[in-house]
Amino acid sequence: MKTHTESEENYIKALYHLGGEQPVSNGDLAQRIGAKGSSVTQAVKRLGQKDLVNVVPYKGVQLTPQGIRLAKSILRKHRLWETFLVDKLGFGWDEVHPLAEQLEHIQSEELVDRMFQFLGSPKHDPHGDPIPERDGQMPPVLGQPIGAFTAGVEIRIVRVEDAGSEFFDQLDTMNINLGNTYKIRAISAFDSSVELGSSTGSFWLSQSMCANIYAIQS
Amino acid sequence: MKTHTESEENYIKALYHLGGEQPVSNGDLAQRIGAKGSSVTQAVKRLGQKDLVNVVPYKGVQLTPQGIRLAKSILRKHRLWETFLVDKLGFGWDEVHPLAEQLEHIQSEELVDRMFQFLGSPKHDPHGDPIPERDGQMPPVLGQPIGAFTAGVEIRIVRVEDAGSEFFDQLDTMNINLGNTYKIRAISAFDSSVELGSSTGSFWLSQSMCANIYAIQS
DNA sequence: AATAATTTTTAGCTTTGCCTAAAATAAAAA
DNA sequence: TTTTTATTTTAGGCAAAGCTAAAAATTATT
Repeated sequence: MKTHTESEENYIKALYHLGGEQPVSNGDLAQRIGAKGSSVTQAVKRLGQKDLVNVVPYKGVQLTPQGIRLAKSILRKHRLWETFLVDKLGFGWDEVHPLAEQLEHIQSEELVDRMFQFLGSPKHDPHGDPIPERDGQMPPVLGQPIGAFTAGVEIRIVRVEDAGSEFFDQLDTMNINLGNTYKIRAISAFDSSVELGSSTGSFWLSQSMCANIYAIQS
Repeated sequence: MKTHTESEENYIKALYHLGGEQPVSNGDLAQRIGAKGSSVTQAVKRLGQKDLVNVVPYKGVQLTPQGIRLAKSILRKHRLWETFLVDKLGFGWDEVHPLAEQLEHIQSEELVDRMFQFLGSPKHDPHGDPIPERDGQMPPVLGQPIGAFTAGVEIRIVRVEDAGSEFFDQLDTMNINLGNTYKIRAISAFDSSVELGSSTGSFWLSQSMCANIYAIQS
């Protein structure tokens, strides 16, 4: 696998995030990258020449199998670094994203492999997102939104969406962490908010909080 | 402290390595960086505009106090990363340099501080080189070349120069590591080679090996 | 001191990656 | 089906960083 510029890798990442294997519009990509449409047009042309994407002018851009492989390898690095930063260095899960965005561009298969071992071959990162395997396989995406359960069920938080720093702050102040278990006490028929109970008491979670918190029955 | 490009940081690093606080010639810098003189002329002009260096055309380039501060902060990161790679991930000390050269450009004070703690506040890296402190202070440069001792003395290896991969290979095959202790058995009057003795036997070290291995009496 | 050799700088060109403004195309509305 | 609106592409610029080749300055040699 050749070596790519940081900018190229960022485009690949954005493409994977927005469309996965599906085509993505110039505009969406521009917004995600934070550049103007004209810059994006050029950039994807370059990526096309390296066979990382297929471009259909005025229609959209789509990752090639090669592009997908690269995207996953970047995602693997990103999530391994996040795991390292949280598990080993004690960063908060809300702080690690920008740092991982720098670290994910470090080029060294060996480093990735050793880091993976060092972290105990993790399957999921600190947000519960699956860490792609060496060969591109994806571990399962865990859980369903809290609102999807029924009252009375015991649940365990296994994943949270990256819904911005205010969301993470709120999790923090409510002391909600991956691995926590609760009982679903009630679900409001009025606004879909949910009452969670634990040994220390119970509290209500708004519908929009619930939509970004994923759990499994347990 | 503003943010700099990788190229800029590489120039600063090279400048510090070649001249420390002293001026450096365009040619030497070009050779170190691996670029043509004309490129260097331009580059240092840019650095001058950022007050990282003072340039006297046709005479030489010299780091400003700001430049020195930056150089040390990069060196700190480089050596901390090397320590991490060797101590935590199990890389060989001969392999870590190129990787640290990528990692040293990661921008985050917080990361550096946490890494420093995580590693147990090390004063020296895996080669025994001093790791600059947060505030720019330098721990002592340890040891003197093995040839500088006299026969009969007990020594401990505390530092090795980065004299290329063949040198490291040789250390490896001779099983010489930082922390090893030996007795100086003899010093050849003919070729300045040195006979070292340990519990497992004794062996001779060429003068050029000795020149790159530093020890303290102990 | 004058010439030769070396080093450094200037001038001009290339690529990446971004920008603005204008032209072209596609999608939506009348 | 035209016309209007929105999206995308082209054209032309700019900065960083590298290059080559030629000019200028410095250093070394006769």
